Amino acid sequence: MGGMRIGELAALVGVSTRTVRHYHHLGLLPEPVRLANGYREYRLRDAVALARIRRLTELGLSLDEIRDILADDQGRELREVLEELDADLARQQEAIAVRRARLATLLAEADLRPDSMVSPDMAAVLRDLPKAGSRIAEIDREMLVLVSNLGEPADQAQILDLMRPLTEPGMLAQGHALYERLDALADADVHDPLVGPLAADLAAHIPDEMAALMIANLNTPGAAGANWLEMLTDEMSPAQIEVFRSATLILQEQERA
Amino acid sequence: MGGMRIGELAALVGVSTRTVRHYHHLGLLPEPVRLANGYREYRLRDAVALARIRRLTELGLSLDEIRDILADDQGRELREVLEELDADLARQQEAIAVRRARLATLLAEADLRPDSMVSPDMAAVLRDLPKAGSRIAEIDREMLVLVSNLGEPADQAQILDLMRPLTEPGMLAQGHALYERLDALADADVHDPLVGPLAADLAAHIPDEMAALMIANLNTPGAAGANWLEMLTDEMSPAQIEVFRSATLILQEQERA
DNA sequence: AGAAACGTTGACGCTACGGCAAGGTCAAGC
DNA sequence: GCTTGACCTTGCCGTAGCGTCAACGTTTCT
Repeated sequence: MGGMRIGELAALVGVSTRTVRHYHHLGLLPEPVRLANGYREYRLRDAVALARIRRLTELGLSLDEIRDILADDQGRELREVLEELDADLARQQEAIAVRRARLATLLAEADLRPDSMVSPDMAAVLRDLPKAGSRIAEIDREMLVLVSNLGEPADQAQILDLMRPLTEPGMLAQGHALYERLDALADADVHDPLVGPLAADLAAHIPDEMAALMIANLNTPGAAGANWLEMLTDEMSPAQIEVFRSATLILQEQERA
Repeated sequence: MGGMRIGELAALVGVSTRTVRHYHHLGLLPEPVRLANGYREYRLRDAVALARIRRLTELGLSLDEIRDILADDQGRELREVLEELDADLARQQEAIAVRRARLATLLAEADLRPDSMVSPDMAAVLRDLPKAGSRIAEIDREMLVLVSNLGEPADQAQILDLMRPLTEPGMLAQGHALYERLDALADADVHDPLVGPLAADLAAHIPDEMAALMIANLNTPGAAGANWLEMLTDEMSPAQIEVFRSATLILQEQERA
């Protein structure tokens, strides 16, 4: 004679009572008649309706979409929504595949250093920078990591090309010495006597392509790539900035000759 | 000299300012120093940290997981989490593939009737039931749809086997006649004189396997499959229930003979 | 009769922010 | 000097689909 109560219905269809009430609240499932004590009394048709909703949710439809389908109540709408859903699922598959591919390359390189995840080439460059103690080297490191995380692959390749001459065996020791001399100017005055010689020595070690970039930026500030150079100078002391400005002028003279 | 403000940082890394503040709120990104006017002032290292967070989120890590990684700050934790993440993504791929497969079959059968999505076999059975006007047929229809939506494939196959004899060409007309006679008992008394003959005629049309199931349920109520039969009787009038009970007794007698 | 297992409504929690409100600050143009 | 517009600040509400109390009434079992 009587029907089911909410717990039986939920168990039958395999959902929680909370879910059933939620569907009532959203208007997906009509509220059944109430018994004298206020309990909801469900019939077979309610189980059918609930099971239908369940199947649609399991396909990945949102409850709003399901309500539209139920309201519209024609196969036409359903087919539209399902086709759109399939396209959406295809996109999701693609996105997941991409992420898994990136994960796979990350996991393949066992080079999971805590501070960053970078390409092998970039990792090699980073290895050649002074490990600690040099503030300027640290800035360079941060810059490189940032570019490798943000820049397009083309940008990264370009930066790597710019850096590569500096990582040749003969350069390394001299590079470290330059870093030390730059660090020594952290609190120095702009007119410190060490600035001039350091600028000259620095100019002698800058690769040609990088020199061109620095000169271009000196003459037309705000051009492409200016942000990055600006951010570098933001981190340096006035004396250190002066070293680079002076070195750039030297490079410009050399180029004219 | 100075660093960036929040808008520059956000634009540099490619997120919204809201996102940056959100990360501050969650403790993912340390709050930088404030200028005299209250503005946050960011340095290069903040951009590096933010970019790192971004990369991890794009891989699919939750912000909580990222905070754990940043706190623990060792490649070990990172590797663990990434491997777990990969496994999770694999599961998601599998789930999506399953859903797309089901969608494909649904879309392939152009049989998207508004009231349900069932297997072709089940659709054939449903087609043979009286379309409208018969309450009992409607109950049967609901029952079948429910089973096809909820039951395991094995259950569905069994139900289909039970129903198949009833859908043979010769049976259809008689079945419809039986439905009509059952419907006529909707408001009848249990002792209505039509009950006896209808029970006899009904018994003559029940397939053997279904008869066995009905008999078993009569003798040991609450056994497997009892829910479904109980739900059927829930929807019927006392006289209709009596017809089935009586028919089951007749079948039991026949079996003993 | 008391406890366990149901039922009722209502409200907060979760993710990763988006959007809006209601203001304060700053550079540029009139 | 004043307006305009583009920034910045904090804070709160909304999202999807329920899970999980809370606080309380009902039924059922022992």
